[in-house]
Amino acid sequence: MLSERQLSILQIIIDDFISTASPVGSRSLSKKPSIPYSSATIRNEMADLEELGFIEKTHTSSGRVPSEKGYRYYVDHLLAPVKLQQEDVQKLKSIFEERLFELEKVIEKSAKILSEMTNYTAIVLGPAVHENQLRKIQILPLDKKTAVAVIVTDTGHVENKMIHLPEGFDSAEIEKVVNVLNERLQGVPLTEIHHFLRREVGNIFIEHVTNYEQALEMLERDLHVSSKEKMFFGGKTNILSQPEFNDIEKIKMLMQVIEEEKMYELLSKNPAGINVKIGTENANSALNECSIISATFSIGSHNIGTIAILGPTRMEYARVIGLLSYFTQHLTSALTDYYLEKD
Amino acid sequence: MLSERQLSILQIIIDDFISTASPVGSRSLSKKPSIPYSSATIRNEMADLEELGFIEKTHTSSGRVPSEKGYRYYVDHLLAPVKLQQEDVQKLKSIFEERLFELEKVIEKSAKILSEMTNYTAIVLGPAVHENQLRKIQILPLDKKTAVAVIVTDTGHVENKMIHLPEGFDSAEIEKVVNVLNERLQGVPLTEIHHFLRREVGNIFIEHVTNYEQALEMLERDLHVSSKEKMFFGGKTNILSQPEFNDIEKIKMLMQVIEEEKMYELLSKNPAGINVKIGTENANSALNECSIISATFSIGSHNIGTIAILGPTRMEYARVIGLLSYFTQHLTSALTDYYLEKD
DNA sequence: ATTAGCACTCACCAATAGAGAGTGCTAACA
DNA sequence: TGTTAGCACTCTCTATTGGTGAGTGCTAAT
Repeated sequence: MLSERQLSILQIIIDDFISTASPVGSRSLSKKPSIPYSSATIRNEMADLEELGFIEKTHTSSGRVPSEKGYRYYVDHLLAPVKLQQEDVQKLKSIFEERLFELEKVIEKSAKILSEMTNYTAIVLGPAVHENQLRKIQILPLDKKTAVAVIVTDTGHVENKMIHLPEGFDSAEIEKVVNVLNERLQGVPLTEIHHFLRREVGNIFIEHVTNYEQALEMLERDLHVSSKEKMFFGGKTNILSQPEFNDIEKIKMLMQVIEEEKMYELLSKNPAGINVKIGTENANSALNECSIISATFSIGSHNIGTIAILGPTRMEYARVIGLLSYFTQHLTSALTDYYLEKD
Repeated sequence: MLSERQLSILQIIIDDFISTASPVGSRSLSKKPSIPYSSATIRNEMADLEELGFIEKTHTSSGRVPSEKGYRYYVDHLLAPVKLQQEDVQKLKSIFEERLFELEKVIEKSAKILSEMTNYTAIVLGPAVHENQLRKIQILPLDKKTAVAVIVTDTGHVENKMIHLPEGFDSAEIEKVVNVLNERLQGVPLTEIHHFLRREVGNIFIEHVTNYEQALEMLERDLHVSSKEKMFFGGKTNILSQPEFNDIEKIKMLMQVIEEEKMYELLSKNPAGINVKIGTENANSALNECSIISATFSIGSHNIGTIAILGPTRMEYARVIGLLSYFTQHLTSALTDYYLEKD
């Protein structure tokens, strides 16, 4: 429904605004070599584009600024896939120098590097612990009353839980319990352990463990694994350098959203693949002038994490999407090779 | 060298400025019931105090503002010990409801609560892992090539290390190694483990472990414990609400200092007890308009952590010092009871 | 030693004016 | 019919100005 000329004008307005952050006027557009029309003609086209809702004025006689709808259209239809710079590829590859079996290190480093490359804020939702499966459990007695339970998941995440031992629970008992747990619970998702405890493990305990009721209670009480993925941030303050955040109130709200783990809810329910949320699409009023581009990564066909870049709505969509998709593709294939080759 | 009258004027100026954040004039001082002098007299005294460097003007005809020297004098000589409010005591006590053997939880909660109580930013340097002593070590094999080493310290901190196993290192070997390590390294500070490995453990390995050289290498390579304490923050954005931080540049610098772990260096070398660093005493230009009040806590006579409050130089010194000293005293005695009773 | 009085200074605020960038509309043009 | 030149108009931005109020330093009187 938009003419060729309107499309190219829209594109140039958005590209221009993304790089300069100031409203784009008809005169500056008419000077571009790709636009061989006078400023008056462009004014007419711009009036139409405004009526259609793709661009806006900041005041009656200002240049035009992309609207949210404009950005949306730009992202959906005008975005030419960008070829990554050699330099960028190098930096992304350096992330994989970390040893893959320490997944959290890789993730932390990726947040840092991506934030440096983009000058926006990077957020990574790490391996979703609660979806992971139990690979191995061990209980180390420390003294008569306490012990540490060590839980290792299939993605190599290690979790520690302090536990209170029931009265007179000696290391022989512990060994029996651990053996049963390892035998019966291997491969069970961590969130399901609760259900499996009574159902699968209970009656075996009755036979082998003296005070099985207390042992079960202890495990149910202390073995609870928090269901939150770990979050890693890179460049938390980067977004403060953007000219649109020149207002203390805005900054405060924004930093609060970033600090107080509210990002978790925004990111955790994203579907697989690349997602772009623009301005008010983010459902948090502090992010009304921000966009979030997120991408998921997986082991095999199983999504295990999300990496997101938070910037102003006036964000370099093409470049960021290019970086994220390159990175998550390579991360996914590296992780898949590493973790699935063994089984 | 200061007269009684000068002292009380200085005190009132600082108290006033701390609560209002605006320069204090001679007229408003002369109205205070504790100052039975006219504004002209006070002006004379203020001129003297200014000459001595305790107070300053923001411009030629403004009221007075405390200088850094003024704050320093105030903290050192004028601070009356404040009795804590019943309400405050309640809140502080609620921190101890956490189970003491999960020290990190206690610490995290204390950061949060202290920041809420003061409206400043709270920073806690957690148990100094590297000074802690080894209490127990265990190695869990995951597959032929990898294992997890679990290290438990005397303060209940648990650390995981992924390790790469040498070729053909089976669980019998691992058990031998673990036994030797537990026997020989218990009570050794984590930082010293490196030295002890060759000296104490090496020749025992020669007797019992087949490929002892590789085993030693593995341990030396992978058992390295990071020497940094964990840091916990509370109310990172609180300080942004202070009226003195109305400048984007200042805010950016400040948030960067807070984010990028630079606080670690500032806090880690504080001596035991309560410390007050005012403005430029902090040796980081982003903190020139901030003060940091820090207090250490211990187990027995052994310092294990620091808790600090970061606010503007115009900070409620008396109250914060009261809160911190109450809190660290109680924390120290609770921890000492808990951890030393057992031995 | 203290204070009343006064001239003076400076931040803050509101009002004003001019410049610059950009728009919408109209009329002329190819 | 699409394009363009021209023009009046609008709005932001940046001084500039003048008035007000809070506060100071100094001097002379108490």
